[in-house]
Amino acid sequence: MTEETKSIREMCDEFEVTPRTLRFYEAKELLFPIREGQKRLFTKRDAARLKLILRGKRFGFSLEQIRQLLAMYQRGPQQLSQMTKTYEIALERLADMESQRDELTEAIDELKVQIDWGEQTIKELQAQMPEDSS
Amino acid sequence: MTEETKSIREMCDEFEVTPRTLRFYEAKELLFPIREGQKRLFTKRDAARLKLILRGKRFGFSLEQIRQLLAMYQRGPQQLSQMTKTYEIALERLADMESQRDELTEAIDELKVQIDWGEQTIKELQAQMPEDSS
DNA sequence: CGATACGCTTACGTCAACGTAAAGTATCAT
DNA sequence: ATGATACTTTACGTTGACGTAAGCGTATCG
Repeated sequence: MTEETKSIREMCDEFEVTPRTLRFYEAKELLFPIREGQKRLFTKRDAARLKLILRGKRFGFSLEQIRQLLAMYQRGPQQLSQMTKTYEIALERLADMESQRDELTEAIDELKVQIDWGEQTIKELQAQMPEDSS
Repeated sequence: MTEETKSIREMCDEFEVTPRTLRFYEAKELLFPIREGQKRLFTKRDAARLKLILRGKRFGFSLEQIRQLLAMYQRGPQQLSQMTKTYEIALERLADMESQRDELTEAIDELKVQIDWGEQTIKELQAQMPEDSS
């Protein structure tokens, strides 16, 4: 009874996305659900791709980059050169992410200092306020 | 000879932003350059604010959030409650940033695994290719 | 047979932070 | 006076990833 395909709603529930998102991904050629009449039927292959798409998004890839990567995973006459390209894109992304993380870490430290300062200032203001009466 | 005010170009050069950006910030009430005829003259106060704006951006605050924060720095009849609000916003932002950094760190680790796998796959393909002739 | 639910397509709307083009003004040097 | 510069305003364009609404088909339940 566990069908081979899933309806759009089932997919949405499983991956916590909206129908719009799935249709959008199809339009962008990231997914290729088959049709039964008008309705989309998502195969396991689509589910697997969607999983990769969502992971890619967590990695910070754009949908277009993800599309390219997915295109390479599939049948490649020049698998090697494509894999290599994929690999390079991934390396760049990695570098981006690491520098992004470093910046973030720096900003966090700075912000912490600011917050401490604010905390201190608030205490001082509170110490003054009571005399101000109401 | 060091005038009290700076032209838009001087500001742009000093802070590495475009004129459009400064005008945009003025429109958004983040900066308040004075006017000499039509021209904007940026005071030290504007420069100080801009410095804070750019720092805020590094922290990941939106311009609107920054505007609110700046508004609080200024004249506060209820300095305390405003400081406190600022403080709370900053704390939230900090939490955001930290979880963002954690996610990023996680994603980086995952991506590294993927990359290693890709590297391995490429090597395997390279080992096969030579037999394939040209 | 009608209401309700689910799905479809088409297409305009949204958000942020500016970019960019068009057209006008003011100042300076030639 | 005439460009060349620097500055101005107004206002539409851009990017990415969808949201949202209109209008229509189909199927199921009661």
